[in-house]
Amino acid sequence: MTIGKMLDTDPIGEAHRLWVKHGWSDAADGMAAVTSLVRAQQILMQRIDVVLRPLNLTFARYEILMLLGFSRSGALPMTRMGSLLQVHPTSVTSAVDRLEAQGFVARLPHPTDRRAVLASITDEGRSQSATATTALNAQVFENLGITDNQVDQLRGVLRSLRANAGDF
Amino acid sequence: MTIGKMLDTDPIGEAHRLWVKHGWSDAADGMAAVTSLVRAQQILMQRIDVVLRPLNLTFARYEILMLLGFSRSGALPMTRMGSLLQVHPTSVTSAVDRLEAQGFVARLPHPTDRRAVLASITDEGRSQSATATTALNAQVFENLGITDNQVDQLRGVLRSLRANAGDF
DNA sequence: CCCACCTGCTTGCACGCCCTAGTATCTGGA
DNA sequence: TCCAGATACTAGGGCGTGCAAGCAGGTGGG
Repeated sequence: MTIGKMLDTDPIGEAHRLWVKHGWSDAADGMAAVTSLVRAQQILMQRIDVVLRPLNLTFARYEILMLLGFSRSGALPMTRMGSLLQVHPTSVTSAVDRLEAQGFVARLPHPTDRRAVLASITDEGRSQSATATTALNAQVFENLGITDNQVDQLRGVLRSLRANAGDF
Repeated sequence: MTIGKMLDTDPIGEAHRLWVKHGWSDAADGMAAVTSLVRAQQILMQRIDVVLRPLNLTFARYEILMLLGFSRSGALPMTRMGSLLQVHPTSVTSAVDRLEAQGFVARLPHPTDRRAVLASITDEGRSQSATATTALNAQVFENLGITDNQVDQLRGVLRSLRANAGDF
């Protein structure tokens, strides 16, 4: 970080100031919170991508591998993964397409429902996701750049937000 | 929210439990915080998209219109917008392409640097962004589904995170 | 003056997300 | 039994993001 950058004002603080100036005081705090959240997500996702890129994974595909790895049989119906990960069914299809092409996942027919498809993690998939987890834990999750206390605050607030949005 | 959903356990809490169980306790809190943040961003962005879709805008394009509207002359070089909004130059190009096609923005030659291009907001762009702001303030920013105190906590924590990431 | 280098922007490609169909399959009530 | 409606997945397209490459235009040291 350069000295110039250090002295720069926070762009989000600036936006907040403009919101108040235009008479939108009731919305200014919320606007700043949302904008901060969007930006923080970008920053963290960028860090995650840097770690995962050498492993030929994205966060979406990593999540799928972990979900399958944690499941009892190592296989789940596509729809079930979509609802657990809160992503659109078509996103699951495309992610599994790529994971399958990489050899990390295999598509299996559902034993009783011929409409359904099971995604099943392969040994290579397990190995790759283990490597990814070790790297992510060490390089991202163990140090987010805020204090432990702040991490707890963040989790608490976001848990409320998710709960009030009907997420669980 | 259904009763069934209310009784469901938090998937992120479940992931946290699994992280600890696998001996990754040092990373569990950070993992939960990051995952919560990603999910919260999805929820809020979804709300924003619902408001902006009838106006034929996305959040990225809305941000550009607001930035231009707040600037003195209503026009800024593409590169400057990219650095202010923290997005890739390519993203600015494609967003401005669409805004131009919609008539909300016009491309003008830079007065002194023939390499540079100015994006300039049109009257229609100003009108549309004003409508969008009113709607977003009322339907999203004024009530995020958490307490005012929690909004403040969120802003504070994320400000630290951004600052420590060298964002400003 | 000139040429190597830097900048500003655009294009092509890959990937992710979501939406809208469309197909195949299951299920429950008449 | 049979069919209307629900469900599972896939195909195609729009939009956003980022990387790499290319082109036009500025800029500074020799």
